[in-house]
Amino acid sequence: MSHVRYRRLMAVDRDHVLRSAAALLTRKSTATMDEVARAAGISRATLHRQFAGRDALVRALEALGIAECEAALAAARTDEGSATDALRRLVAAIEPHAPLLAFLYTENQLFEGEEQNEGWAAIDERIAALFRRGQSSGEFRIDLTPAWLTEALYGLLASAAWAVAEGRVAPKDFTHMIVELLLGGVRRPEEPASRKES
Amino acid sequence: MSHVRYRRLMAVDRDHVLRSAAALLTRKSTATMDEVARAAGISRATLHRQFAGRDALVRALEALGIAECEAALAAARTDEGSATDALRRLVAAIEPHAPLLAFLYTENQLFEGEEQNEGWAAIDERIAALFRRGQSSGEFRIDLTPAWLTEALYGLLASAAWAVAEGRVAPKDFTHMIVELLLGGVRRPEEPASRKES
DNA sequence: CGCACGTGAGACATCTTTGTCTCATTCGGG
DNA sequence: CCCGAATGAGACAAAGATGTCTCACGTGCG
Repeated sequence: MSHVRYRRLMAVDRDHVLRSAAALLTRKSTATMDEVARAAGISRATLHRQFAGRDALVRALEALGIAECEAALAAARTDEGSATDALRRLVAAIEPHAPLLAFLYTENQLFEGEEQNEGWAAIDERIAALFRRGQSSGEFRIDLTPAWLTEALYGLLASAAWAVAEGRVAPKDFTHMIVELLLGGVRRPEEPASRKES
Repeated sequence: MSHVRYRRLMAVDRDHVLRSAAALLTRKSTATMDEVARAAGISRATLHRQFAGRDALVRALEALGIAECEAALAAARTDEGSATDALRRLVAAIEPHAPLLAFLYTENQLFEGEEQNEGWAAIDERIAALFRRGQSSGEFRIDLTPAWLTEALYGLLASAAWAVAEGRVAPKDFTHMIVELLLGGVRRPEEPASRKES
């Protein structure tokens, strides 16, 4: 029943621990509970008091990632304006959370049989809906399925996050790189005035 | 059963073990040595006799992946013809090895500090050179760096491999999905005859 | 002041995986 | 027919991670 009042020493606020864990696990996905605890500046015992085990921690991180994705989707207002602009807004909104997303994306790959959090299904659907909307409006090509485009967006986000983390590309180009590649591809657009050859 | 004549019982040919391990680890990257051995149809003892440890196994898989990438690069003749066609050939040549590549790609992310096999650097360079060539020839846009395009190609290959493995997209669309997205992006090309609006 | 609560430190047993070893078996070849 | 080589089965210890527990400390609050 306790909420906020006597909140002075119970500290170690869960949110700070989660974000520290996200930052660490993003870089080293095999970090131990002890490393996670040290990264958050708390003891392993305290970490265990907040998250029953490693599974609980990962599931909490998953919930955090889902919440941040949903917040990004809401902030980007993906059903307003052109699908192109909506996609730009979406990537820009997700950018700060890309490292965590990259961690969760690969983490999900090794769950093999187990069903994944249903929260992802809802997010997948909202992103796929954005691509579908773009296809319906004629902005997007229709020979690539929304499911694949959604998957590709995740893949590009993860790739970009890693490339930035390892210094292979500049952080400031993050959104531009993803959005431009996803929207226009690598092929150079033919200039309307002077066209070269088909 | 042995294609080699000078040693009939040395069997358990290393290649079969490697490919079994690749197939298993692609689906479950945390599989134990015992699971890998069973998947290859041999005992853990024999597996250990061929690969000193898990590290040695992963390094052997890395070498296999590198060899297959180099073979794909050679088969695609990436320095002949248009960069666009070369990219199509390259993706088509890599397609069969995409699951292994996806495994190695994520495996490399958690090496944190340790230097990665220098073989990858050579492959990265050859792929980046293809993108550079396309930029020089005017086929590709120049506002996306070859380093990012190379990274994006890896990401799309991995995403597609997973999406196919989990049944989210059709296997037969593999090459088309990747090449088309990478080359043209999702934006619908404007028709030369009737243009809508910019 | 003294109590209560959350924390850090660390001991501890358990579990999993790994790496090494031994031994019996099988199979082909001399 | 017998020998050598490779394998499978399994025991074994070591290492690492996890989960649980106890205890002492310090700080806020009554």
